[in-house]
Formats: sequence, C-alpha cells, structure tokens
Amino acid sequence: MGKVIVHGKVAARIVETEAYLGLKDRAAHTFRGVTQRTKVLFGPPGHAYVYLIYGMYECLNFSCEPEGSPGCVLIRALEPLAGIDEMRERRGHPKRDRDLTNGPGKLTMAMGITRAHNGLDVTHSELLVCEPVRHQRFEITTSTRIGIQHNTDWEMRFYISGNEFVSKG
DNA sequence: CAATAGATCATCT
DNA sequence: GATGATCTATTGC
Repeated sequence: MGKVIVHGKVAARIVETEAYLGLKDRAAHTFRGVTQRTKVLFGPPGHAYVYLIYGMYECLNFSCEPEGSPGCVLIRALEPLAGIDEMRERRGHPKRDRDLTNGPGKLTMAMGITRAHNGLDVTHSELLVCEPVRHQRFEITTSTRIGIQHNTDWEMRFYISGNEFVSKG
C-alpha cells in the first residue's frame, strides 16, 4: 500500500488491495494447485500475475510469498500520479478522473498493462513497483473482499481511508 | 443513486 | 461446456 507502479510514462500509487492465500483460500486461483495459468504465483515473490477475467478485462496481481507458496495480492485501485493524459486516452476519456483507475479492470487499461506483462519481475523490468518519492501519511481500512463466491467473510481487502480513487465495492 | 442486463473468452472440468 | 478476483449502459426512482 502507498507504493508506486510505473509503466512507461505512466505512474500511479497503490490505494486498494486484496490478499489471496494460496492453498488455504478457496477464493484464490491457486487453491487447486499449479496450473498453466497460475504457475507464476508458485514462483518467487515480486512478480506480476496478469489474467483475463470475464472475457474482456485484465487484473493485476503481485506474487508475495517464497517460491512454492502461492500467496498473492490483487491490485484493485490506483491514484494516478503521472501520464494522466495517456490514461484518459486509453480509458476513452471518462468524465471524472477517478474513473481512470478505481477498479481492477480499469487500472490495467489505464496503465496499459496486459497479459504480455504476466511473469515479469517488478523490480527489474518495464513494469516496476517503487517506493514513492514523497511519502504521505495514511490510514488503512479493512473490509471483506469483492466479487468472489468463497470465504466472503474474510476481511482481506485493504484501502487507504478516505481516498477518492478507491473502488466502490 | 440503486438495480439489472449484457458483453465475451481463456481456463479448467 | 460452464464459469468468473469486471465494467458499462440503461432503466427506474
């Protein structure tokens, strides 16, 4: 939370995430073990997992646990920092800037992230996760996760309290 | 503002 | 062959 994702001229701050607990979590893609799609999550931490959902949107995750342990974090919302015109272009010029990145499918579109970025090391590639240049103080609110059918009572959604770019849910 | 319908396809059974 | 970690447009207050 609060870190910055950079892709080309576009950068944005992470303001909303959800955790998925590998083998213990029925809602996680990795619950049933390794498959062609989820194998990157069984690899080392700090790698991007990008997949297609509902036939038309991409979602961005980062692997978080050591090799062999498939825990990951879904990025649900970002606060645009740089390259905002480019984001507006890719999103089809929405009325409000908050609609650029306030959802997992929207932010990948705004950032230009696709399945081509699946498996990249986000410390050494065209897709980077960095410390922010200016740290801002923030508080984190937790809630249940969104859009899933299992473990719906687990409070594993986290967002920056009061941030305008957090998704509706 | 809230509820609903429809788009659309890679992945897994 | 069914499904899903979503979004948009449209309808009805």
